[in-house]
Amino acid sequence: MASDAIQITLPDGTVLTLPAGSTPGDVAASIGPGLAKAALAAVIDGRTVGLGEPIEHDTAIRILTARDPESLPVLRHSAAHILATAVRELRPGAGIGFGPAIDEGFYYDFDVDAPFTPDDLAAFEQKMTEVVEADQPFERRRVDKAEARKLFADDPLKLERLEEFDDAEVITVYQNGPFLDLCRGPHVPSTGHLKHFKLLSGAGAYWRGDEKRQMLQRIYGTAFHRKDDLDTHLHRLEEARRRDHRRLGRELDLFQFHPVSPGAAFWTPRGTAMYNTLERFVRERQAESFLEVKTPLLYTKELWEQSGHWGKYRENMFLVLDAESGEHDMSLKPMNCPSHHIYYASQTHSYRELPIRYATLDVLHRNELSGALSGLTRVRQFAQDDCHVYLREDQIAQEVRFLTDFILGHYEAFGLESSIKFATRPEQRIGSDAQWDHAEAALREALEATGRPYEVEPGDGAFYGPKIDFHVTDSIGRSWQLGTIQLDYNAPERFDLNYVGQDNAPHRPVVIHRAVCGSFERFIAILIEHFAGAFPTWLAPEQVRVLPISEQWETSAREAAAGLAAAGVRVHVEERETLNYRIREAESLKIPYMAIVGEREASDGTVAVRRRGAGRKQEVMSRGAFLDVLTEKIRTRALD
RNA sequence: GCUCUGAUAGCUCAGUGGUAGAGCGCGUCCUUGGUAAGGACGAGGUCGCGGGUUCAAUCCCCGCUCAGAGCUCCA
Repeated sequence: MASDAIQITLPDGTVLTLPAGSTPGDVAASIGPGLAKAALAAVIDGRTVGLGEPIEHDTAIRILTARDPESLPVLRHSAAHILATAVRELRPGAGIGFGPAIDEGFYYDFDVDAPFTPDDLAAFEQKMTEVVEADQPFERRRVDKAEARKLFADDPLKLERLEEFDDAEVITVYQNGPFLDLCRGPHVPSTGHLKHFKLLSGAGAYWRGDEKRQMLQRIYGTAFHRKDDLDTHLHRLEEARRRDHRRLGRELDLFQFHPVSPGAAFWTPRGTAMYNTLERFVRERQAESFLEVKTPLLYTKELWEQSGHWGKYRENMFLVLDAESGEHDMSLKPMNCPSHHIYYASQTHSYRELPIRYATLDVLHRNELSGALSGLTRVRQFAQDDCHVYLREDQIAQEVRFLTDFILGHYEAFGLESSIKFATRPEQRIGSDAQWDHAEAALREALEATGRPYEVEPGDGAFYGPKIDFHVTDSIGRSWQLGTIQLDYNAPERFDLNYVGQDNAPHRPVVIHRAVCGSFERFIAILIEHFAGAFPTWLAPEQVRVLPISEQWETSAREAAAGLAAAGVRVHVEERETLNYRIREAESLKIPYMAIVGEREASDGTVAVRRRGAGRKQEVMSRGAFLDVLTEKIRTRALD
């Protein structure tokens, strides 16, 4: 039992003495009426708590107001309850699932007979406004399991969750107005605190995230303390739509899809030019330390049985009917690993050769679920910048450092910001626990040695080993997984890989799987969105568009273009329509440079250079000087 | 794969139980332009595919395919 008085330490070091069982609300009130009014929640022992939760022991406390970022999830969680309150008013039979705060807002899952329509969402939003105006207090109560069972007798989803609690565990419920929810909290003091919110979309979602369970109807929304923040967020969503690579891919004529091959891109001439440029860049960076090889696309099932994919991964593989056997006993490769292992094993390797790095840019096929496909970021046919490193145990740390620098250097070349995640053993895996212990420890140690910050993602590893994933953030803050470094002790066993050691005896190498772009398809999608289609000159599908002012100057314009093309510049002369029309078109296609040729330029061998987005500002320069500018930009891969 | 929504001209979209329309793009002609749409005329569509209801279906119903928002999965 706590003593009668407790000592509360404030962030500035002040110590308050209050009766045991006082709440953070009491603390705020004793500091001042202004804070009491502004307080939304508090942090005690590193945990966010509601203002009404009693404090039983001496502790440090920090009161949260709208200024503290930790209060935003509290507001959003309350917004989810307010949403549920509104839904229950309008659809009384709705079962309630979970309704948490998420990074961008909140959602709530409902079990209803008929899915929600956009009109329903508008009605819920209106009803939420009424709940907010009613300013219902959020009341927290502790109940025992038996009482909770009674309270949620009509809510089977809540009852299921309830049964997962230990009998002795503290169960809390929150009530606002008529709405009662099984909930750990915390919440803002009352519904009136929710001022700026919006419901965004409805969608199906499996109960407990399990595809074997029933599908609930999820409503997504977002909420902020300040109107400006909400507006900024909504504007950012609009910006994301504007930059969507699927939209820009069509507008800039880079790639397209056709129902005859779902999940596989048709690259247009412009898109192909960019794809090839990226490929050249990758090859150039790999030239020094990697050995590029090409391996078959089609393999017998024996290979996949040996690799373990036949058992764990077959539903994702495109099986091919073998005409002689009449069986589907061949498959297009979904990854390059086994073929690299086969090649490695075909020769005898000395410890002196290691590490050996085989790199392959071949096309891969994975039969993804139809619903998973999305633009270029999730496709069935793609090319990885794949590599497998064969190395000695004692080389792991050095190799991880090398690969990490190599990967991050690639992202930096495009001005992409990245973050690192360490992913550990998943539930579905091959290999013994001892192997996994060893692999995780080795990889983590190597990652630590790089000195770079990282997050841990438990259970997110590959089925054969732990991995380091590299995520990049695009210019509007979304994160995508691209690169990876995966440590594999399993494949060397399965493929009986060896090297001859200093002792003239065979030893097992370790395998590291590495990708940088992830896939060319996904990487290009990110580049499109990152640059909003305005690619740096070296990468742009068309680098210069030459515009003669009238037919008279076409010959001169073509000469100027030929000079650039001879130096490897991607250039096109556009002769149709009016000058204004062609300038508008070139700007729409986000071509980095326009070179305009009229009487003045034709007579003195110059071009009038107009930069993308620069409006009427232009610079007249000699053809040679313009070529120098371009070649320098392209050579240095300037980000413009 | 699951839930919901959609599919009409090359693109973006409107529209109707009696076999369709706009803007852009495309073609031809006129215009020969100095920095973000010059003008006129014209050609394009079994209204995603297959069934059903109906005198009649692009429209209503069912199935399928593809796409979008999510879920699950993932480079």
